[in-house]
Amino acid sequence: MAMEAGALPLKAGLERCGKSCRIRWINYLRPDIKRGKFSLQEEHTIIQLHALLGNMWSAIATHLPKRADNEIKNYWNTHLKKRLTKMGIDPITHKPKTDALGSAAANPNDDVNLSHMAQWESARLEAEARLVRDSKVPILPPQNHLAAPSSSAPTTKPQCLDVLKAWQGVVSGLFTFNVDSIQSLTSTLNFMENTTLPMSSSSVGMLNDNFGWNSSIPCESGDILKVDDDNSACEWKCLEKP
DNA sequence: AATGCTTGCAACCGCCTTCGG
DNA sequence: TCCGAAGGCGGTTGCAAGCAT
Repeated sequence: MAMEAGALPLKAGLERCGKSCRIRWINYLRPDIKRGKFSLQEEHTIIQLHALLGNMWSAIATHLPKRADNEIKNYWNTHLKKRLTKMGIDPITHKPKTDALGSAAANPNDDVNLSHMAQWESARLEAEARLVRDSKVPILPPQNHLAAPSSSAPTTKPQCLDVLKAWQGVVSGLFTFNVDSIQSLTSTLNFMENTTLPMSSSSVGMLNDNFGWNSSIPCESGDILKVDDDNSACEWKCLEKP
């Protein structure tokens, strides 16, 4: 791939600019590209990553190695966005639309629920900003902020987590805790420090129903990610598979 | 059969970043 | 350090195909 993009169209006899050729290659001609219908697993992954990363299609595409970011973007805009809307979920914020909560309108906890959602969204946005900031380095399991920093120490644990799994752990770990205990739960993730994320049981149910999030996340290496709550910190561990 | 509308997707556009001279 | 070219990315558009009337 040493050929300049500008020279390629000339050599190929094309009336396209190099940039256009590059896009065509990346999105369509690349031999390792997977085309056709998205699997349920892929849809699931896209939805979760979109909730985490927003419209960062290239970042999302890195978790679906055989899919082009453009294709994912198109699929989101033409299929998944509509589906979420139909489910009563705002495809931008991934929060339930107000009218979707209408059935619980008489519930006195509604204000609390909305407040919780706002907190959740705030934390998500912070996470996005942090991810963008740290995008140059591998995303590792969050460290306990009470532990001494070990930036120079080599990582001995297998790098079994990617951003999706890490985030799944945060979300599902929170959602599957007893609601009362969640009140005091604080993540050790820097972006979530001092941010409590209480969720109503109805929200938990809705999200789990829609996305199938669980508290134990199997890692690619076979390890399991678990979230612990010691009332002051949420510790992440990559446990050896039993 | 003709027309208009909807859908899906490839390609383009514009902006920002990176790279090399 | 500056500057132009190229790369990278997300948003948007254009158009062909399918569908409804």
